[in-house]
Amino acid sequence: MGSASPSAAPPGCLLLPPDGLEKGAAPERRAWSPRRPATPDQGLSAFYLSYFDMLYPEDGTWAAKGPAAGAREEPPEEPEQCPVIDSQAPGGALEEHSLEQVQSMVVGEVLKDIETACRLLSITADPVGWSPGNVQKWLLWTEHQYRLPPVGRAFQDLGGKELCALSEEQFRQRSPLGGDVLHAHLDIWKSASNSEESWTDSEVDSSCSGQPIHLWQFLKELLLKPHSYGRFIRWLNKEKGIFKIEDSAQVARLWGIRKNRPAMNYDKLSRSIRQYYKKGIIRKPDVSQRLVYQFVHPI
DNA sequence: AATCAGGAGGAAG
DNA sequence: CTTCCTCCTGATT
Repeated sequence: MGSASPSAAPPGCLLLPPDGLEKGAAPERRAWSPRRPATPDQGLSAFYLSYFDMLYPEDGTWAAKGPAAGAREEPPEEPEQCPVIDSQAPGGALEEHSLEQVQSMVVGEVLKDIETACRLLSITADPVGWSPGNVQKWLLWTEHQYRLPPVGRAFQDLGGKELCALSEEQFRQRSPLGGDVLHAHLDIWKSASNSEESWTDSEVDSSCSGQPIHLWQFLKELLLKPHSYGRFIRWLNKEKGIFKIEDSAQVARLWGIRKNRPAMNYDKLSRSIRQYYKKGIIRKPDVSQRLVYQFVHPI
């Protein structure tokens, strides 16, 4: 992808809504101010920065990794036992890195996040190939992840090809509040899927077009991405496989999206987890705590 | 009030 | 067949 000219986007006004965590609140349409620059360039770099903004508070690993950390390795992240992630990091350290560094880091994270989303949703990376059902999954997932106002049926029965053919204006027509953001997200997916070689279809297809994902796999996938899902579920002790569900309603919603089960809730999800007791996949830790479980075979 | 434990039946692969 | 969804009763926190 072309290296965008270093346009200075003010760090404060990015695309992401502020980190308002309303617990269990229904996704009503809230007052959400749709402001964003009009030009695509600006939109994209602002978007990457918004990603960065989202990643930054969760863990400080990028700072230790150094500038050339775009690799796809798995750094031994979070050495602590019980990291507290609810704390907001002070947003001051951004100026120490050049915009190029930040962008390459963030682009790498974006690619990994898209890859993860493909696994979690069981869809391919290339939006053009999506079925209408895939499109709905992607919409639900994206609006949930970024707390966009729900689009409802505005994109019903659209396949990936038609979705990609829509202009930003058409997105905004169908979803006045969040359509532009959705369009920007789709742009990232489109450019990501035809840019790099490493993961077009072979890698993703082999891992995601297989069997239906199991709940324990799904939970592990969420746990692997603390940047994105750490607010909902996180490790208490990664070595021992102990994790805590911080927001049961949200985890259940994500699982419901994945399984096309809109009525999913934590009551039912936890019942499925309990089935793992007998199978020796998940158990309660020695000191039982609410919403805390443990993988029997941590890795 | 939310979470936990587990029986039961059925849907879907 | 297995895994999970759904609904349930009752206990625990």
